[in-house]
Amino acid sequence: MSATRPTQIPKTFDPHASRQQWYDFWLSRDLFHADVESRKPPFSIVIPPPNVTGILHMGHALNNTLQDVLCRYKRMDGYNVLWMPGTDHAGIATQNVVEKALAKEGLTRHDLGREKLVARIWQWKEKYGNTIIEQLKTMGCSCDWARARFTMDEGLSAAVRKVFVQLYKEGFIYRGDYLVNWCPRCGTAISDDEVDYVDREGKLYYVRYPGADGGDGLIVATTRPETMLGDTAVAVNPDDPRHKDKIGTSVILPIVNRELIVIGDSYVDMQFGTGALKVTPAHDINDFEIGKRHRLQEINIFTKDGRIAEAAGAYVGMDRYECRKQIVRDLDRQGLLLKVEEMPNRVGTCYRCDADIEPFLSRQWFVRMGPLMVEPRRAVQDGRVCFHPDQWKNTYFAWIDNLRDWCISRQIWWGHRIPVWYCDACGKETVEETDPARCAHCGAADIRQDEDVLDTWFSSQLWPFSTMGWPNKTKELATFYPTSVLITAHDIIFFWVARMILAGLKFMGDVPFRDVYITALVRDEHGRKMSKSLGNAVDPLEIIAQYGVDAMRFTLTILAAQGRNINLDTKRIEGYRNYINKLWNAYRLVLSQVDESNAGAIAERIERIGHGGGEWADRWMLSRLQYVIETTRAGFDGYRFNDAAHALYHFLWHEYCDWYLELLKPRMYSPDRAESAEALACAIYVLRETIKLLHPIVPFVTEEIWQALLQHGLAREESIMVAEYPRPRPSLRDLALESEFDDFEQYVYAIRNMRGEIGMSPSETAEVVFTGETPALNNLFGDIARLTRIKPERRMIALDEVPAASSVSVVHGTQVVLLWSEELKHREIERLSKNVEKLEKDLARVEGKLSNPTFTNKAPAEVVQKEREKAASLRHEYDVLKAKLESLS
RNA sequence: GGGUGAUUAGCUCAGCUGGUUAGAGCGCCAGUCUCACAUACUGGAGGCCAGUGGUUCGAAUCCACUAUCACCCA
Repeated sequence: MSATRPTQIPKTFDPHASRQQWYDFWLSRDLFHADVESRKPPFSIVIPPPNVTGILHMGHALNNTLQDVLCRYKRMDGYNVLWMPGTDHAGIATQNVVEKALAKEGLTRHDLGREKLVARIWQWKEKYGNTIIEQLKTMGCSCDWARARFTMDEGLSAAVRKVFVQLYKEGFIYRGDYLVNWCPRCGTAISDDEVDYVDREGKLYYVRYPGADGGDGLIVATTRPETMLGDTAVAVNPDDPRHKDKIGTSVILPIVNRELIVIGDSYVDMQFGTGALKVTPAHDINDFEIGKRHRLQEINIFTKDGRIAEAAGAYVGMDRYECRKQIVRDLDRQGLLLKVEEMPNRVGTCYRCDADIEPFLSRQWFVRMGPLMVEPRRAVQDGRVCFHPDQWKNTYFAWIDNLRDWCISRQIWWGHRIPVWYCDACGKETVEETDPARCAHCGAADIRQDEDVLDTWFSSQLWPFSTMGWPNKTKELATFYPTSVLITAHDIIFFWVARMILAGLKFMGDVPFRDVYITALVRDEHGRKMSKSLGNAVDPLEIIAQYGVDAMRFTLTILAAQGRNINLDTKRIEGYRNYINKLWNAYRLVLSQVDESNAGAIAERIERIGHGGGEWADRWMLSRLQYVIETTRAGFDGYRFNDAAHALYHFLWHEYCDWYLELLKPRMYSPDRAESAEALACAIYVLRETIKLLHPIVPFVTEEIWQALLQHGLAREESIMVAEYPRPRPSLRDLALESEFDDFEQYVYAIRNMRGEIGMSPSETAEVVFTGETPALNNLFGDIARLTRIKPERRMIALDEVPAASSVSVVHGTQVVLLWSEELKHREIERLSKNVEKLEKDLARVEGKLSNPTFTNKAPAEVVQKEREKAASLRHEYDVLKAKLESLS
């Protein structure tokens, strides 16, 4: 890079040029790499692995920005940081993608067969599976890419095997015929957590089941008439006077003409429908349980793709919803359909593909969760794992307390195949970590492996340690496990967070992370969920193209309050783009004054900063710098990212730029080389500390500025990434000086306000006189005069000398008097009236408080004292302005 | 039906353990191309902190209820 000449620094920051350049630079210096031999204290985060099919959305952007903020902060702060990246194989989703591609060629997975399909998915993964990783790089994420893992890597697959086998041998894994959530479109079972419930307009059908004895029988109400093909009983509540005498009798199932027994079961809700419930044990979870209690037959009427199975006679092969229509027509024709009511109901849908879930009786593998979740519950209860915000632990507990066993088998081919082999000879199962050649029980060679694969979450629950090489005892594990914090959204507390805690405790003997920071969900500017169908999704890559990465990252960070939602208004991104540009221009101003002739002198003076001396503005700025250092650190340390970002926003723009740089200009432009070097040294020092503070949030612009400083010998480390994160220097904090600065500000505000309100031209040099002095006025009058464009002579007058043709404000108990040359009485009366009115209100409140004896008796003395001072000051200001107002009118 | 959370300026949001004259950004009004920045500068307007009660000397902040909205679970 050639030396940048000051005049060549562009007026606006170009985020696109700098992005690739600095990211490549960091990679080339290996700055994201975590060193297991390091003696620094460890800090580690595992990334919530995005799906290989994933593309970056705002949720990822938020979540990974915050992870990167913490990682970069901790790295600069002297930690040995590991940010472990990777992706998960997303069994169903990925297979879906490839199957869709096959369908375009007119093929199904069965045409290819298992091996070829899996090979094809691997091909797809190699080609497209890195998309989201590349996008994370675009965002600036400082993951240790050399360690990137995939849930189907060899090592991670071995970990899955080991865990399955151990859980199986300990009796936590079992196989059985149960009703599971079946997705007919994906052709597989899914777990309870993978079902989304949506409200639908539905109908309630009243159907007569005639008595077997030729009597009226019973009328049942159902939302799913097609399932009657699988009815094996009708149930009534034994306490129901209308129906209890029917218990033990039989009715005839219409259409099928099967005889059904009427049973009594207290599950039946007497209020619902007619109080008579058709029981379909193979297709409804509650019916299934009733069926178990009454030993009812289970008739499966559906095929795996949601059509009517052979068991169901005449309707074979029909789609389930077609069948419903047909059955309703047939019932109606036979006069057995008595009534149809509108009834909203909830339908379970597949969270991967949105198809309606079918409760389906099938043979599946399960994990016995109850005993396994005892310890994970305790770990959160006793604070070994802390949620931030804390309330999320309630969600976690609620899930644990209502837990059912976890269905882990999936009827797909992409994933970790279940390591169970069946032997036809002896009928027993062999379960081994390494593929067995023979049956472990009878030695027969003719064994076949289970066809199913494991739920993807079964492997991602191991992520915090499988990525670090478990089950081997690696240095990574020794150094970085347990990880420091997990950052994720609340929607996967069940899927993932809870199960990682389980797996960590069970297999590593310790929790997988100390803290869990739950991010808010990113929504559109009106709080609606971002979705493709609504068309309100904001694409992070488009944002980056339009405003730059840093602007997006800063926006997300400053919006990341500890809440549930972030409503993202793109106007705000624009605002923070402007902030980045403000920083850029501060750099541009300051660096434009540096060249070969003074760089050395400045660098030397920077070294001496804080060792006494310095102009008052410098000392004030250094004092404020200490405050922002403390606030920023406290924000990051407490997961209050918005506080940190806000403190930096305010400091840089409103303290450094608005006040400090404005105050500095005369000295900075001074022909006296020593004076200008002194001023620039402090300006550059503060800028340098500020970009260090900002770097975790906006890495690119800060590196760009850092490199420019480096070129001038004004910084040391080769990259801002490895510079030390600023620590507060308490000796530089000067509260007395800050308070004097407040007074100074008040003079400036008062004069500017009068000028503005009475409509004095900005270019006019006004005259201001004072009726009393304060240290600020004494010491800083020159600066006050310059910043308010008034005559630079300080003139005191007695109270009775205040001329009529003037505006008056009160600062620190004395009058600031702005003289007019033209007639501005009207404007001044208007201004004063407004102020007097407000003062009246404030005074009334404060004096009311003080006149209340219980307040003065009971409130702490300092509070009362403060109110007294406030009252006195308001009273004085009021008196002055009121008098002035009267004299004018 | 059960649970959780929200309700603060026109909009989007901060406001931790009760003591503020209730803040920010955007938007709005008025003015300024002042030699870093018009992606800027200066000044200004705008809020009964959802409602009702309670605790307290004191409540946007704590408690109860009501209303509206959102999410999670059945």
